[in-house]
Amino acid sequence: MEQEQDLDLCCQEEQVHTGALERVRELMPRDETLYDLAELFKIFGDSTRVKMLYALLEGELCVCDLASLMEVSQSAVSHQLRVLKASKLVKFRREGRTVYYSLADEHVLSILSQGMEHIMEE
Amino acid sequence: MEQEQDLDLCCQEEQVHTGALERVRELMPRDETLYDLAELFKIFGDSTRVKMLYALLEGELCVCDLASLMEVSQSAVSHQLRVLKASKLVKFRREGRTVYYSLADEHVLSILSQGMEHIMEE
DNA sequence: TGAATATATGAACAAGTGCTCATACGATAA
DNA sequence: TTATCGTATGAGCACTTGTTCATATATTCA
Repeated sequence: MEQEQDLDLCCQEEQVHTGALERVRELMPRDETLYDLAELFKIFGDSTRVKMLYALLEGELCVCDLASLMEVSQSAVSHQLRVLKASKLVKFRREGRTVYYSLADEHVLSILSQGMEHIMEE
Repeated sequence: MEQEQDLDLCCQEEQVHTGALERVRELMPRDETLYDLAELFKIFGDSTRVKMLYALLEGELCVCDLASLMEVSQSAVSHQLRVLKASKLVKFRREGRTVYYSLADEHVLSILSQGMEHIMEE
């Protein structure tokens, strides 16, 4: 009870922002959605995975190709591909004993590009 | 030596993809850039921070407002704001003892939107 | 000055993450 | 079948991360 009150009151005496708070509360996506969104960005938040996604922008590559590019073990790449698959960021096709991975859709490029723009300025 | 060879050779006998690999190597951003990019996405990869950024899309809010919205402690919000500041995703202005935070630029919206598009389909 | 309020920060800890190592699986060829 | 190659997976571990708690800093007001 007390906690809930503390959460609703802003800075105890100043109710100045309660209007803004209500508006924000209405416009914000559901908690579950925001959680999923964070989960997605978490995937992009690892340099090995970002590197893999960038490599796949040029076209499909097999696990061994990726391992070579990343300069990490085949096992590590395989583990990360599993993560990327689970998030539907990559898809794959099997050809003999080789498995080729490629980007699942064009959102990957969009997201990478927007991020790149931010870090590039200044 | 042997390791380096293993890294350059793809799947031992199949040199089929070496052409593709060289092309990818040329077109890929520098390792340092990819690392910075991952660091940026790491910021978005936490539900508390994503929620904070979404809230700030509507306009500036003080620390206490944000704590109220996030339903976490003021201390936690303050720690996260520090992270967001360091990445130049938010800026702030002081008014008396209150500090108002707002988004640093429009890239935040772009990045959030692209991510949202991805999780929304299917 | 001293009290109160808003925010910031350091330490500590539980939970999560990405790697390596060993091994298993799946497909091909002898 | 057996051997080999490409890939996948489970266990274990070092490292990171986000929170809480306590406290410090900064601003206002009496």
